[in-house]
Amino acid sequence: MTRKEAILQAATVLFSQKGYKETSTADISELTKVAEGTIYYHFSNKEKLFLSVLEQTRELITKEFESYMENRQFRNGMEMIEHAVTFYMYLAGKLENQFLLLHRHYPYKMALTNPDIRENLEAIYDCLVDIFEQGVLMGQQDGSIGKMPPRKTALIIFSMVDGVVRFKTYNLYDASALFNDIIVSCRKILTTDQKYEEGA
Amino acid sequence: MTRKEAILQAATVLFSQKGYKETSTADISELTKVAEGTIYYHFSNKEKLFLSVLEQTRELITKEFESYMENRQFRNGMEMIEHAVTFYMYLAGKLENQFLLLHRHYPYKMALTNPDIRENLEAIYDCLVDIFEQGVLMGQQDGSIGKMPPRKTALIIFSMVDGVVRFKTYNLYDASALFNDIIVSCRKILTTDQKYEEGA
DNA sequence: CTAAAAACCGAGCATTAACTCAGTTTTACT
DNA sequence: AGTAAAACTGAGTTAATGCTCGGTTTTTAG
Repeated sequence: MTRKEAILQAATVLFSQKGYKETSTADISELTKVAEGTIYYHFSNKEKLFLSVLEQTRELITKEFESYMENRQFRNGMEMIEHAVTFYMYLAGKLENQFLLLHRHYPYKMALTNPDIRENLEAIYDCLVDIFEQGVLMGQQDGSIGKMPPRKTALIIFSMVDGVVRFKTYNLYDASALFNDIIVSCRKILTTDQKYEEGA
Repeated sequence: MTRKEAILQAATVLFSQKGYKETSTADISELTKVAEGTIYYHFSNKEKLFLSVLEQTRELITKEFESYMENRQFRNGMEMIEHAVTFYMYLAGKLENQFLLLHRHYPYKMALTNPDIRENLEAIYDCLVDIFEQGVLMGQQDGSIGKMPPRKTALIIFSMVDGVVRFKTYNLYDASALFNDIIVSCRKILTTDQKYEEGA
């Protein structure tokens, strides 16, 4: 592993676990055994370093997700969404630091003034919500999912799953204990239900 | 307003909008026109000041919620939860700074080492989830809500609603546009459905 | 009115953090 | 081997921050 990669890796861990402001370049230097000057040789400043971490996070999450969804066949849209939810919770465990980063507030704060950061954050969320939306559209064609607004439904499913993952991030509740209940809830939300089709 | 109250108010705004570490006592001093020494006269240090902000936040949110739920009659559990969801989204708009504070990561980080902070955070979440749980229990007695684990269901409903509120916090999506869809999803999750009762 | 107590002030201290730069080591190429 | 470029180093600079403390003003109570 090159020193540049080591810096990026250490920054990912520290930014996600301690926070951006709370992580000093000295911390990164100590963890990597690389001099502070080297950090600034590879990344012009701390914000650029964070941007690189975020770009790598985007790459990891979107690639992982897209390759999972591409190499699989689903009987219908409902099944696709169930798999997407399952994979989301699996990935949140596997890429714990990356998801922790996205569950912190400072990236969204920085996104207000830094367009590059905003673009990467939006790309990650778009990728995830798009997958759920495609599932809804697919399910509406094959009949496994009822009549409902696809994008909004995707956002709600995403919000539910991500919220539960965050419980774990915040040390409030163990997300995996809710896994079955989330799948059941998803199915209920997506299933055709005459009663609500009329009322909407 | 006393100076102590002014400090507390300014700290709430700054901690929630800028973050804890990013807010200096000089910032608070400037905003309130109160000398830095006065801040330390009323609050022994910055962490104690944050604790006071959190205590006030807990007081505000739990009192608001409890008084809303107490002074109202609901035809059944389902209606109670619908009202709780609606009030949650209303309150998140009214107490924007307080909810923003709870949607940041540092309070939960501090909670790991500071039991007083942990206690207040848990009290807020317990209060909110308890209300949803009570709604589920009530609905299961009056028949408006199906057979399902009350606490877990409450957590999922909470997670869904809070997740959508966070979209707004993070400037990703306007929460209010999803209001109707959330209510519909809630009803679907809570409604008795023979198909899933057996499968669980 | 007076004196003690409470509230308030802000300059100053000690520490820390982002970033620079002049110099050193390593790598790549002929 | 020789040399130029790339990679690396860490002490030093500058600015900011949490907090203290001696002194001043305001409030309170007899």
